[in-house]
Amino acid sequence: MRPTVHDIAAAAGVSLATVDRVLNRRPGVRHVTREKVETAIRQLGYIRDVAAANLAKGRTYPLVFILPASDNSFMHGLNGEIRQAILRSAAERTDIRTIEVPAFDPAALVAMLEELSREKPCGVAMVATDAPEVCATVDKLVHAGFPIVTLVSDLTGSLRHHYAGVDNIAAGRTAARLLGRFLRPRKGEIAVLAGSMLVRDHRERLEGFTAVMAEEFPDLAILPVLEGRDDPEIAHMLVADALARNAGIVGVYSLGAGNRGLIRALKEKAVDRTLTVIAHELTTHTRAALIDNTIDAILNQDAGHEVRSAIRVLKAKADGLPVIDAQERIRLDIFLKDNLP
Amino acid sequence: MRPTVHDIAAAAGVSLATVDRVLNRRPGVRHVTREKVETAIRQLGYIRDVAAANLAKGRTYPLVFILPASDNSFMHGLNGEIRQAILRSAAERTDIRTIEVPAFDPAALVAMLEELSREKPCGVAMVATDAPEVCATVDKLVHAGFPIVTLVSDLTGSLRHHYAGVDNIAAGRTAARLLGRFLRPRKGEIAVLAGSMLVRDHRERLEGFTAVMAEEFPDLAILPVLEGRDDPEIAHMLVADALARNAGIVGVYSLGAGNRGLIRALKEKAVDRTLTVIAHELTTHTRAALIDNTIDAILNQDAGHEVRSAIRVLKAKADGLPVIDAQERIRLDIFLKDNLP
DNA sequence: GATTTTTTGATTTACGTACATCAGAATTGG
DNA sequence: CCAATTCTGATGTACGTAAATCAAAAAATC
Repeated sequence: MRPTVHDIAAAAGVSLATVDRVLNRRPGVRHVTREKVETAIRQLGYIRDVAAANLAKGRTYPLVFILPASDNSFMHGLNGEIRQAILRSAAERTDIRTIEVPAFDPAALVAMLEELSREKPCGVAMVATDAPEVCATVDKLVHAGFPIVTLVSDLTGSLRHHYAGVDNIAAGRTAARLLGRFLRPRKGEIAVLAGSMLVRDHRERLEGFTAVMAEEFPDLAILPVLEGRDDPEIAHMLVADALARNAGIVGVYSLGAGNRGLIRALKEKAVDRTLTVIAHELTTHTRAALIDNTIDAILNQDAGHEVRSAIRVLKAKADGLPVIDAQERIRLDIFLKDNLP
Repeated sequence: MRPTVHDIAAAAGVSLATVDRVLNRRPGVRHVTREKVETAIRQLGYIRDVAAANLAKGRTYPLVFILPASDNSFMHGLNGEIRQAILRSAAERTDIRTIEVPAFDPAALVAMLEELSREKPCGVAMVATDAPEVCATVDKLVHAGFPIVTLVSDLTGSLRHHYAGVDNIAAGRTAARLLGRFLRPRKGEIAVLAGSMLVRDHRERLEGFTAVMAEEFPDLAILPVLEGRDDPEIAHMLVADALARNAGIVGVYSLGAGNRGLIRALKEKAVDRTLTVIAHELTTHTRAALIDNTIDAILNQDAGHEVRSAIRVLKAKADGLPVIDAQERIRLDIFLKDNLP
């Protein structure tokens, strides 16, 4: 049988109350006594029963998700996954709230974080906007004891406890290798459609993509990046225009959202050409396009996994428990038409 | 605040004892009274606090993992992951045991299942050997109320509650498309190295592979399957021999274990040739081969995820709780050298 | 040595559920 | 209507921990 607090008390020759004081870091225990108790804990291999403790404490985990107010499929999906998590919150003792802040607006994000720090959530998950002031605020909150995880987009250099998202540089590199290998031995030009170069994840994908393209596929030239602002209409216009004026395009890498517009442009302008296309994020549109061969591969991050992972990590951090790193690693999904879920 | 059994009792106008009898399906409650209680439960949205219930019951989850006694990297890895899970068992109230049975031996597996059914584990996870008698035994146990999940290799047509493994047909199809696209427009022959055609997962991978090859890449011919029995030595011999006598081989698909031998053969015999190689299972050997370009892509199933998923599902089934399907779906990982973990 | 302060012990209640017991009520059969 | 049976209520204990209270002991201060 697992040892309990009673066993510790008996083994250390102290009372239950003293064990409790040691376990919960309450004052009023002499140093030597504390050591006696800690020795007993180690010797018996005592592990606190978190379920019983939470029951006794009546603990709940008030968590906050901060999301950008962007209107694209991915963010909608993310929101949906959070709503699913809220439905499970009764069973998981969580109390989840989402807050929207203007996208790409560091000041608004900082203000929201400051405001949140006054009420005391036991954890914050945020889609980070990459700016020094955000970083500074996050560091401040972490020092003050708030568990914070970044979601989808990281805040490198900050002290956030965890990042629940994919490695975007690796994603870009993978896209490049897939596209390069699929196209070989053809020569030609590659169109890249991004949302905005102001967003860290897009910048990182592009960085990884261009690096591998340059190293390994010199026969393929990357055209200037088209910034579609994650908007289907703009994406459509930009891609249609690029295809119309440049007959040398053999491949397309879409590293942001707004793929609906991309797909429309491909179907209008590229019927007779054999373009190889790689896009990010599995949505109903990209899925259909993958199946009808308009798109050749989709790179995806599973929003559901990201949300569940963020919650698990925040709860663990709040309780001071370890996390299983391998479990919390968000993998880059590569979908061909054959392995769609 | 969440409603408790007390609230239910008050709302239904009955005593705590009666609510308890309803909740735990104990006898001694008239039909009308039972309905009153169930209505109250629904109206208040009562959800049983599983943590408190488990505490009161002193519940633990005795789980059994049945594994084939095969000596390959993948099974070693799987075993390691189970050991990791055993280390966590104190915190998760599990009591996990592994049992080895001779590989590919339906009779032994059936005997073990029969034996297990006498002691009463609250769940069984098994790497299934695909045979009618195994299927029948599993169905019998499921009917008797044992939660059973298959691990890595499924038992289609059986009543097992869940399969914690990848879709192997999809895996084979994906391998074919990757290989086909990487090789295009070359023509030539494809060598396929399998473990044994007696194992369902290998058969399924081959089935998916040949299907897509035939449909989409008619310029690539599949050579007769080499059965390496998941043994590095045999694999080495078979592949070395095939490469030596057939200069038309342009690609290799290794769908089983024993990749150490394959890699050695490739390095010896194919230095001057540009072979495209796709293999299954990420191990130290395949990882190194991917990095040094001996292998072009690795398809993988994450044993850690499979084990953790099996445990979650078994616990949920034992408690009659729902599982999050999307969370428990084991994905096919595709690794290029750029997205290695 | 008396007083104050700090440390410790003993005890109790609580969290939400499970489970057992026993008495009393309602229902059924004769 | 009485007896036998089937329900239901009331109550208590338990699970492992948290947290509070108050008394007692030990240590530190003067």
